[in-house]
Amino acid sequence: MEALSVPLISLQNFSTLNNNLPFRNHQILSAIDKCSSSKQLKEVHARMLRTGLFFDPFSASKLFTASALSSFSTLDYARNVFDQIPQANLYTWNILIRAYASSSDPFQSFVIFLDLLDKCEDLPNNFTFPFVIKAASELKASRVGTAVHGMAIKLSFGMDLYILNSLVRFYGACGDLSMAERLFKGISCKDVVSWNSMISAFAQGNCPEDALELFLKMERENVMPNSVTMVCVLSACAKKLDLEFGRWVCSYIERKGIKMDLTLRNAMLDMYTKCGSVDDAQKLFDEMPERDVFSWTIMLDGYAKMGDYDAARGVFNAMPVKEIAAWNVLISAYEQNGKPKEALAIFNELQLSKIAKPDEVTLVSTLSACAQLGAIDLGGWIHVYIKREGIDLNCHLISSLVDMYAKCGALEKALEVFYSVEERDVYVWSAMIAGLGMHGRGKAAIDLFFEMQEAKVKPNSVTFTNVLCACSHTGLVDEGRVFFHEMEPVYGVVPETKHYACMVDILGRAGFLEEAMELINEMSITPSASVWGALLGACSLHMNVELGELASDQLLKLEPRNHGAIVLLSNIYAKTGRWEKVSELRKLMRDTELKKEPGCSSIEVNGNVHEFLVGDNLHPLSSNIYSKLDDIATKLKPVGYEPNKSHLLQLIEEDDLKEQALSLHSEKLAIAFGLVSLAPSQPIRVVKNLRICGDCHEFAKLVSRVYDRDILLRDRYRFHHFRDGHCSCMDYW
DNA sequence: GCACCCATGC
Repeated sequence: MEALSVPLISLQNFSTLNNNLPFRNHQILSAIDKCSSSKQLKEVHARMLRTGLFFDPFSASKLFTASALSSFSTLDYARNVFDQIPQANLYTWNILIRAYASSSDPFQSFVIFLDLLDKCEDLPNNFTFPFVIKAASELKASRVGTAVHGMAIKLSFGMDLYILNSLVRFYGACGDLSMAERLFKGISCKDVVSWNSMISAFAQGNCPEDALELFLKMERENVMPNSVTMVCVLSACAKKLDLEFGRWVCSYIERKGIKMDLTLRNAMLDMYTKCGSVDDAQKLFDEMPERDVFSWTIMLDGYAKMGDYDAARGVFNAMPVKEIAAWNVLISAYEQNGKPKEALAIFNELQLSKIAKPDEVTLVSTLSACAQLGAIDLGGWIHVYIKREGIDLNCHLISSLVDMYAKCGALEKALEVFYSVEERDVYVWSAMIAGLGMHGRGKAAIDLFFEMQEAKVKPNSVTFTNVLCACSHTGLVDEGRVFFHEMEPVYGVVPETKHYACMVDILGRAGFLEEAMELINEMSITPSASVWGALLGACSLHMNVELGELASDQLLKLEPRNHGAIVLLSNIYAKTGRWEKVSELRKLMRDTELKKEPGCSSIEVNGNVHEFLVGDNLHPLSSNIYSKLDDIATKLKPVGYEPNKSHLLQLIEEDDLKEQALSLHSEKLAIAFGLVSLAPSQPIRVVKNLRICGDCHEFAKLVSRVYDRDILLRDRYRFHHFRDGHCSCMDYW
């Protein structure tokens, strides 16, 4: 800013200097073109102020253009230069609008545009509109953009090719594809940009088929595509997951000799990885003459999404620049593939490395990993971090926080976050409804659903899944029936298989097995494995052999390796005393090497997540845990605790073995560890990967009473809040 | 009295 402290030279001086101007003029003005740093630019600026050349409008606008558009300059500085120009002309105004339109704050383009209308002696021209419309596209500001469109027509620019092209992009960006297409069709002499804009609008607007069709039409009309066209076409292939066509496009590019630049190569990489051919991508990547952060991120994402974490890690380690996006790819890949611990490990590494700063995407993925693990300490820390860093609490983050707190058993905290914000979108409402539902507060969940209607937020498919789940957890059969039957006619949400699965669960659990079966028979879509799974679960609960066999048959047809189906069916046989069937199934499981998913419980203590498997003694404090279990057994006997053997799968013969196995269920280990290591005032929060068994449920109830401790246990389906010998699920689960 | 524009990838 030192340039600005140079005293302004009066206009009088300027006229005396003017004699020498032709020479100086040329020298200084060519110095502007040679600038390659903001320091140099400021020096020229100072010289122009000293010599008075700055007061020549053309020279000033040349300096201003360099300050507004060159990569080394900042917009704030350009704004300063602009404000010093005594009489800005339309050209200068246009440059300022243009600079803001492609900046991080395109809204400023609107502000400047209004200023222009107010202060500039000329009306906006054919150059002004493309910039303002570009800003509207960036912001998806459909009303402002439409108004600007109208204004352009009034000023008789309605047929300007540049303006029409930018309008095609604008309407496309706003999701109004039919308007974009109408304008496109009305362009009398379309150039390649017109085609590109329309193809891009289709590709970005979830209509990749239309994008490819338009490209073929362009080809038929002998319009030569350029590299931008091909980027859009490849993007459409990636969206359509059409590897075959994608490969054809790559060979087409070569055949037609279309210039291959970095962007186009990245688009090819992206198409290959999205369409599932990381090998093709790797081959291309290896041959690339230059790579940027996108090339690296695409490869990283490709490997991470297909679950090849070693390869992904290899790419990550080799990356020259590790932007936050790269960290996010790794974290979200782990989180979305059921590896929350690994996700948190990466987050930890990110924190320690201090190379990049977590952004909203990082926090959303990390919160979701915390939710999966029940890691409330870290989740709460992230909440504090968000507040401390002043990160904007948008709906996405709010729903993640609500979900995290609810899944970590802190329903009150979830409600607190929920009610602390003003703006709630459908996902925030849905997350809260789900939270109430999983904690057995079905009535409250339903109340919230109606509160959501009053807030004029339209429920979607997710909302209905959560409402129906809430009904199922609390046994609200009549309410469930009403929601299910109203969702399409009243709310316009078409039931999907997941809704049918919920409804079958609601009916089945409550014993309406025939009605559940009728519902399945009436389905217009093919029942999924989860639908049959819900029916099978209900049959196991109500010991219905006939329907249970049918359900497990159907389930195994869809998922031949689903051990859960066999386990449930064997439970039905065991409970009804059909031992020969039980041993048949046992043999089947042995022969097909189907392994039961091992039960695993985790508990967070001081920010560390500890995991326990059935009967494991790997924990460093193992001996303390086992003596605590002995202590519990002694204290529970007098209050009537008897290990209930029928809850065990009939896969262990010896009775004493059964009892031993029961006492060693992972949730018992976790609860014992909680008693050993947490302060008496702290609730014991346990997350279990499978459904809790009846024996452990009874065990937890009694521990909560005898030790006067709150135990919050989340199993695969819901929460059990044990307090004073009772459970929040009211034994309905 | 000059000149500036539209379309591309995570």
